[in-house]
Amino acid sequence: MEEPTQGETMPQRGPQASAQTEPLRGPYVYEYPRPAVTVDIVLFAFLDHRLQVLLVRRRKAPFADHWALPGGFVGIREGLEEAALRELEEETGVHDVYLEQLYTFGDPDRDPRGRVITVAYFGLVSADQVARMRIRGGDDAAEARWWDVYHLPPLAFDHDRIIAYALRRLRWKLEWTALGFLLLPEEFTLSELQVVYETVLNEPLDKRNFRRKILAAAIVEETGRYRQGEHRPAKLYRFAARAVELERARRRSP
Amino acid sequence: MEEPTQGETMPQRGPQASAQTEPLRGPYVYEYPRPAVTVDIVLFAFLDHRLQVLLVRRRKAPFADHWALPGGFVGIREGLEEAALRELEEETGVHDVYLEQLYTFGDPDRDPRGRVITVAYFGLVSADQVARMRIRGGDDAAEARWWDVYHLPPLAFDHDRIIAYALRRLRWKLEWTALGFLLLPEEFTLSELQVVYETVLNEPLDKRNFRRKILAAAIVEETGRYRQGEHRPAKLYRFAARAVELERARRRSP
DNA sequence: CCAAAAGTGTTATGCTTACACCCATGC
DNA sequence: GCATGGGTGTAAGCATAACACTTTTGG
Repeated sequence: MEEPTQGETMPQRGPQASAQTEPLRGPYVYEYPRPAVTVDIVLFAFLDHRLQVLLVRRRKAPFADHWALPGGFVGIREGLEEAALRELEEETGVHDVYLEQLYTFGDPDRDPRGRVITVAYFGLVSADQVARMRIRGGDDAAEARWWDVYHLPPLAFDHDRIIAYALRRLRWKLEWTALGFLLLPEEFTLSELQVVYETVLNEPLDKRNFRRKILAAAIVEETGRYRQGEHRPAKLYRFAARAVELERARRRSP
Repeated sequence: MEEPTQGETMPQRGPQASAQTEPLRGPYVYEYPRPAVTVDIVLFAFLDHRLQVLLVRRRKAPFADHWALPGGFVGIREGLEEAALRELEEETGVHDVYLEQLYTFGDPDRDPRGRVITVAYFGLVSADQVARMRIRGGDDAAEARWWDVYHLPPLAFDHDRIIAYALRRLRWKLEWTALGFLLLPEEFTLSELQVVYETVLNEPLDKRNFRRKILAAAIVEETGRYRQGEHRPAKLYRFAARAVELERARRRSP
């Protein structure tokens, strides 16, 4: 239970926080010190046959020129997921992203500037969505790009830990739910889907068993179209609309 | 990534925060408003043949006289789990509690006093540990007691949601890991263990299959002692020390 | 000797795994 | 016609689920 002894929750002086995203400048005064709260987003995509993560390059200290997760401060009147979606929208222009709260990292020393608690989210975007992205560097982000999750550059803060944790969660998701399709374009072949699974799980899968399992789960349906390639054309599938609903129902996940 | 535009992370004025748990009084001044951050703990125990949750009665508004989860503010130099363990220790005297981060609840309207983000933990204690507890009401807690999780009183804030979520997690844990033993005293019979599972999962289990499953998993071992009752004595078991290790290894959980 | 909980095996079923060859196309 | 990836079935082993009776003790 929250202890009233920690003092007033609302600022005692300073302008009223407005409903707008960027509140007026302070000063905001509290009786006890407060941590800053941020959100960071581990956004995965499957691009160029590799599992990739979106990172931004920091412009300023600490960790200037290091790569970091996209994210930012939580607005004083803004929900956590809302903040994560806003940050993503601001930095990449994507919306309708599948996001899920990952974990909250609050080690007192994780940010050298002082106490910053970050609520990490993990998200999945399809190649289609990535193609539509208009990635903008923000005030503090010199640059943004996708990185192979198995070959990351040195990262700012504890973002390596956060990504490692997100990857664990993603693997678990793929093994136990049907969310893998969120990483693929609208139409895909079963071989493409298998490559996604193999890349994420980092292990080879038996083709026949994989196809049986996916088809048995009835999470995909044929589109009737074929992908023309250099060899025998492959049936194209899309994820059945009901698969998403099924997932939500079947969610036994913690 | 954290935006420097949100201003300094450390207080610009006010006393230096000390390393001690209770920092000096402010004022602490920030350029932008900051949420308060708390931890709340959903502590489960299996007592009196029922699954119970520890609640404290609030002394002050808002929700005066309502029941709420134990918890409190996160110290400015204190880790999140550290804060949760401290709050538990302060309010109940227990330590060595199994704690796990549950979820972070940050709806802007969840606390009528203003913006409070809470990192929820869930924990398990054995009947042994409960017996050794010395529950103290804190400054703001008039009283603390255990409540049957299926018959809770009206709760403060969004604590009903938090408990519902913790119960889902606990069920999942029992189905997929061997952590159920944390709810039992050091020695227990297989029937007692089965009752725990049935109570938490809220469904009857087949006695023979249950016993086979538990024994096959090799997570328990006979103590050689027997529980004398009104009927045929039952073998007493304890959890094999290695079971805990196995659990940590086997953790495929997200 | 009776009530009550402890304890114990077998069978059927479904799921997972391992495994090898033919098919359709582009060049 | 050949190289390449697309596509298919079956059998064995393993885990799960259903099911009923005997044993041991206290009163």
